[in-house]
Amino acid sequence: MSVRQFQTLRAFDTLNHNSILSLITKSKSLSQTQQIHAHILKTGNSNDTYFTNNLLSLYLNCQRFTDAESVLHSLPNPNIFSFKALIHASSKSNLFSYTLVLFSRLISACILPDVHILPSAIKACAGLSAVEVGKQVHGFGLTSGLALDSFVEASLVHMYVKCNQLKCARKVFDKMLEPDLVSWSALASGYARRGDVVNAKLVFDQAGKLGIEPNLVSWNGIIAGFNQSGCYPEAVCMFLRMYSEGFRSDGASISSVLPAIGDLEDLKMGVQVHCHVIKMGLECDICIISALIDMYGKCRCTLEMSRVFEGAEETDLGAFNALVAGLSRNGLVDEAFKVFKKFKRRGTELNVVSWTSMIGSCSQHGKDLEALEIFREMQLAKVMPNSVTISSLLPACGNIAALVHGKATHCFSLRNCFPDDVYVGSALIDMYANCGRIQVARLVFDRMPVRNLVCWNAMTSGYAMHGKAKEAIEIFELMQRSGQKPDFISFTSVLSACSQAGLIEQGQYYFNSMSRVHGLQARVEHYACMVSLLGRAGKLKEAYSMMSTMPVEPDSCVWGALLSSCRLHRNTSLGEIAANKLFELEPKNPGNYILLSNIYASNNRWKEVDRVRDRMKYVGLSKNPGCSWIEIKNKVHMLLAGDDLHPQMPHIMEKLRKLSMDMKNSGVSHDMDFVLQDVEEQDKELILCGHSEKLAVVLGILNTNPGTPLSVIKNLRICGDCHLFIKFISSFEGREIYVRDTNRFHHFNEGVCSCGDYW
DNA sequence: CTAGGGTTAG
Repeated sequence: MSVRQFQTLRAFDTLNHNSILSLITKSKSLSQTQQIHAHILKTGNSNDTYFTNNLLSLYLNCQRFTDAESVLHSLPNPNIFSFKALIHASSKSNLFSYTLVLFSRLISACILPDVHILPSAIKACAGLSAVEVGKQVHGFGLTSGLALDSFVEASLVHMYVKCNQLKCARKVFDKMLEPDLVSWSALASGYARRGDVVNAKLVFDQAGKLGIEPNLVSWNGIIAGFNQSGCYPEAVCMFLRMYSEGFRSDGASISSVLPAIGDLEDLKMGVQVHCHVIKMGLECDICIISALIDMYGKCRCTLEMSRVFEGAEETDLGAFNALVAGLSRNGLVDEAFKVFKKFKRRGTELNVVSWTSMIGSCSQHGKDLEALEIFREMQLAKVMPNSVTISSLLPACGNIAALVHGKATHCFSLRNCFPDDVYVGSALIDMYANCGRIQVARLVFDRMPVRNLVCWNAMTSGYAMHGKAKEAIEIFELMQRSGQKPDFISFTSVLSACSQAGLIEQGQYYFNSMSRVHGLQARVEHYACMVSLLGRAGKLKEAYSMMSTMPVEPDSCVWGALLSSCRLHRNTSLGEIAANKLFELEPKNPGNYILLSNIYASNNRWKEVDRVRDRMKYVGLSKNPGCSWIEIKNKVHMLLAGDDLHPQMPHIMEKLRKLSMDMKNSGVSHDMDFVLQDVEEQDKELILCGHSEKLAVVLGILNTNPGTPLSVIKNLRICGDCHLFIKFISSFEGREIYVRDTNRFHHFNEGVCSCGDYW
C-alpha cells in the first residue's frame, strides 16, 4: 500500500494493524510521519508499544527529538525498545547529557539496560568527561555481567582514555580476551594524547603484528593524539607513514596534521596539504579552514591567512578565532582587536575561545588594562570563562601588579573548580610573584597536586626576581630530586639568582653542569647571567674574556650586563668598549648613554659626561617616557613621567615637595647623576620629582590608610634617585613599598631595600 | 543493533 492509498483510505478508518505497520516502515518525510501519528492517536492505538516504538524511530530519523520525547511520555508502559531507539539516536547525534538523562530514566523505570544500551551510555560519559558516572556504569556492568561484552569493553577503554585515566583504560584492555581494532586504536591514541610516543607507537604497531590492520579512523586517532599533546614531529611522521602504507587521508586527518605542520613552520608542506584540500573539495570544511588559517599564521604568512579567512562563511566562528590568534601571534594586535570589535558589533555570538584569545593577546602585548576590561565584558556577555581564560588573564594582573584583580581571579578559579589545572597554578605563582607576594606564590606552589616544568620554573624565577637566591636554588634542587629535568628557562632563573646574590662558585657550578650533566648548550641569556655574575663581583676582565669564548655573538643583553658591572665598579675603559658596542646594537636605547655618562660622572670626568649628553642629543634621543602603575582600591592608575593629566596632580606635587624637604632635612640629598639635561640644580630636582615611580608612590600614600603596603610597577629600570627617595619614604611614612622594574623586585621596608644599594 | 578519528584560546 502506498502513502497515496493511505491518504484515501484514511477517511474510512478501515486500516488494520498490518497495513499501518507497513506504512510506518515506508514513511520517510516528516509530514507523513505526523499524519500517521495523528491516525494512531485517533484510532486509539497509542497504547500499543509496538506501534509507538516504530513511531519513535520515525521521528528520530527526522531529527525530531521533542516529538519523539512526547511519544515516549505518552506511553504508559515504555519498554526497553522505546528507550533504546531514543538513546541510540541521541548518542549518534552527540547529545551526551540527553543520553544520560534517558539512561537514568530507564533505570528509574526499573528496566535493566542491555549490551546495546550500555556502550551508548558509556560514550556519553566519555563525551562529558563524566568519569565518576562512567565508573558507576562500569560497576553496573561488572555486577550484571554485561561488562564481558566486547562492545562494552571497547567503549570503556575509550571512555577512560577520553577522561585521561589511562591506567584504568589499560586495566580494562588487559582483561579483554580478544581486543579488537577499536580498543587497540583507542589505547594507542590515548598514549599519543598523553605525549607518550613510545607506548603509542608500540600499541599501534602491536595491533598490526597481531593481524589487526589499522583503518582510517585509527590512523586519524593517533595523528590527532600526537597533535593534541604537542608531539608535532610524530603527528607529521604518522601522517606521512599513513600515505606510504597506502591510506588516503580525509578531512579528519588533515585538520589534525595542519596544526603540527604549522608548529614546525614547514610552509612547503603546508601549501602541499592546502592544494590537496582543494583537490579533494574539502575547502569548505570548517575545521580545515580554521586549521589552515592557524597553519599560515604560524608560518607567518599573514596574507595567505587572511585570504583563507575571506573564503570562509561569515558565521564561521572557528575561522574567526583562528584569525584573531594568527594576527596577534604575528604582532598585529591592533589588527586583531579591530577584527574582534567588528564581529562583536555585528552581533556574532562569540564563544570562550574568541574571548580568551583576545584576552591572551592583550596580556601578551602590554595591553593589560584592556585585558581586564575584555574579561569584564565577557562576563556581561554571559560567556563562562574556563581555565584557559583564567591562565590568560592572570599575567595581565601580574604585569601591572593589580593584586586585587589577581586575587579576584584566583577566587573565581576556586569557585569554578579549576584550581588543580597546572596552567592556572603556574599563572597564579607568576602573578603573586609579580605582585610582590612571594610567600603567597609559594603557598599556591605547595598546594598544587600536580606540578610540571612550568610550575617549577615559575617558582624558581619568582624567587630569583625577589633576590631570594637560597630559596631559588632550593626549588631548583627539589625539582630535580622530584624527577623533573630542568630546561633552559630553569637555568636562566637559577643563574640570575646566583648572580644577584653574588654566589660566584655556585653560579659557575650550575653553568658548567648545563652541558656536562644535562646536555644543554648554554644560550646567550645564560652568558648574560654569567657576565653579570662575574661583573658584579668585580671580575670584569674574566667576564670580558668569557664573552670571547661564546659560541654565538654576544647580544645587547650580554653587553648590557658588562656595562652595568662597569658602572658598579667605575671601570671607564671597559665601559667605553661595552657602550660603543651597545650604541651599534641598539642605537635607540637611551639607557646605554645614561649608564656611560654615569660612569664618567662617578670618576669626575665631567667633560666626557657633557660629550655623551651631546652625542645623545645629536642622535636625537631623549629618555623613553617612564611609566608606572599602581592599584588603589580596585582601580589601576597609570602615571607618566612629567604627566599633569592625573586629576590629583597638584596634591601629588605638593606632597612630593614636602617629602623632598624632609629627606634633605634628614641629611640625604638627591642623586643628580640621573638628570641628563644640563640645567640648574634646582631644575634638576624638579625633573627628578617628575619620575613616574615617585608620582605613583605619593599617589598611593595620599589615597590609602597609613600603614597600607603599596605596589608599583615601572616600565623602565627604577632610577637611583627614586631608589634613594623611596627608601626614605618607607621609613618616614612607615610603609612597605614594593616596586617592580624591568630588572627585578625591590621591597622597601623601614628605610632598607631587599636588593641592598642601587647599583 | 550498539563502540573508535577533526580546527581555533594557555
